[in-house]
Amino acid sequence: MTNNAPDTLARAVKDSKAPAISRAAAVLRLLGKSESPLPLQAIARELGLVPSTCLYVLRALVAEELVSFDAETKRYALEAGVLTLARQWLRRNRFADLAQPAIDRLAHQFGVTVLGVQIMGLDHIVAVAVAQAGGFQLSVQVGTRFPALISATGRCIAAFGQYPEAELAARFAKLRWEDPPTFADWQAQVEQTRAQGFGVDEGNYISGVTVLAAPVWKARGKPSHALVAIGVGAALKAKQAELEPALLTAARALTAQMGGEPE
Amino acid sequence: MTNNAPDTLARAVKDSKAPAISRAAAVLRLLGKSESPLPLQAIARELGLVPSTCLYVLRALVAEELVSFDAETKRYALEAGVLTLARQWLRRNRFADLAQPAIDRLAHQFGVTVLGVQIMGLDHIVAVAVAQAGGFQLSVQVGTRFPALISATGRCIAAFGQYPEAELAARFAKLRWEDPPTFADWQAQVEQTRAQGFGVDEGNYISGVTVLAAPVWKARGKPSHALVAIGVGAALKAKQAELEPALLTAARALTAQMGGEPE
DNA sequence: GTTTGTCATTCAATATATAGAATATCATTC
DNA sequence: GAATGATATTCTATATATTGAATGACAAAC
Repeated sequence: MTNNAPDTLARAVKDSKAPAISRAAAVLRLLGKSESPLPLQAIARELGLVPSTCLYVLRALVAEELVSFDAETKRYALEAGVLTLARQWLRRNRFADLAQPAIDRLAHQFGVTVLGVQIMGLDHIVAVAVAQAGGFQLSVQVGTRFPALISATGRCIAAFGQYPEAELAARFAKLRWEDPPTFADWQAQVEQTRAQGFGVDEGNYISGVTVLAAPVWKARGKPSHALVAIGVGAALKAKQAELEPALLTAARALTAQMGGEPE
Repeated sequence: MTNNAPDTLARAVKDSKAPAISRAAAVLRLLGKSESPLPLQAIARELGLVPSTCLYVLRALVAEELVSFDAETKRYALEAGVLTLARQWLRRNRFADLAQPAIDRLAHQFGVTVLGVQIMGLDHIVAVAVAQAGGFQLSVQVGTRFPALISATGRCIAAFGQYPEAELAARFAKLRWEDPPTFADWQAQVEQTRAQGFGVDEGNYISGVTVLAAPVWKARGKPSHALVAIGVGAALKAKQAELEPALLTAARALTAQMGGEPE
């Protein structure tokens, strides 16, 4: 796997008037990805930073309790300060609060995992609320990121996001599916998503797993969020015909509560 | 209430080699505290930043998806990026993982709320794992911060933290309790905490609420974490004699699992 | 419809954060 | 136990982030 962090970071640093912040964010993301605490050199090398600069960034982050430093091993890791920020975000997030009861109900009623996700442009989506039914389920945690155009939510974003086709095609080409659809197939499914108001992924993203997604608007224009139901193949199939309208209805109710409207 | 954010920020900015990062962290904390999205001026004023600098900081944070910007209203708020970081922190946090089963069991068995907290020096503690029993309970969320020396955990930190008394006295003076103990009383309770290995707060922090806390070490020296049980007065009293040794045993087991040892 | 005030944003001079070399520290190897 | 290599850290000149003033945008008041 090639590492493009240095390039994207270099660009962000270049046209920012506060490059230290881009560097800090890159460090946080790197430490987040890492399986274990990292020494200065590894961080600097990975991100293409000068070690001394990287040291100053790390020291500032340690002072803010966003990064921990083990003086024994001279290694850096994420610190609990990020938790506090996340809690504050969740506390004031209207969508997460409104979506939770709805997705709890759906998860319980249909025995599937249901997510409330936030759409971050064409790049990715973030799970901001999760409900798991009992039994064997795919486990997803709040804060997890997925590529924007993957799976059922991707078809919604393509269908309702008003993006130019060239942009979609370029992004589509980079996706990793277990069982990839052709671009033509995918476009047809996007068209169907537009017609029926929700997206379906039948085992493309993960083999044997069906994903449904219905868009939610918090304003006019592109959808801001989505409700996503994830079920293991056979078990879901039986209830899919019922789940589809239930998910769509819940998403529409949320759109209304958020004060938004489609299109 | 006086606002000391500008002063502490000014100091952090001054002796840092990456002041933009201190400013960014202060902005994130301010947005986290705020009940609603804030405009540029309000942020700059509150933190004592010049508006143009503040604008550049905000733009960098927006680019990193740590802050959201509403182009309509020109207001800034926390964005979902902080969630992703928090999830990554939780994923690799040994204490949170190890503590969860233990606190779940205690919460269920004794019908109380049980927390795993991380001790951030003498300043504050952060709840990193939470277990609630059914019924009426005090609700605490992961990521919540409390002053270090307050309540039962505070007595543990004072008892086992090896801090100079002058420092403790100064910090103690600033605490807000519903029913404050005198410093002398508190010192006696700290002494008792040292003797029995766990701390008790009988309605000082919150009237009618009993809090127990037992320290956990991940290394030699000061305790790094604690297990905290929170119960509403009368209901807890009946089981307190059983809960105390159970909490202490769980904390000792965790210390062993974390590879630490009391000093 | 003009004026006034407030806010966001751009701009240009300068204080300073950063890059790269130099130094210090610490294992590891011979 | 000296030498080597790798790392963290300090130091200093310079490219640049920051500042404070100027401009632009917009709403409220008259």
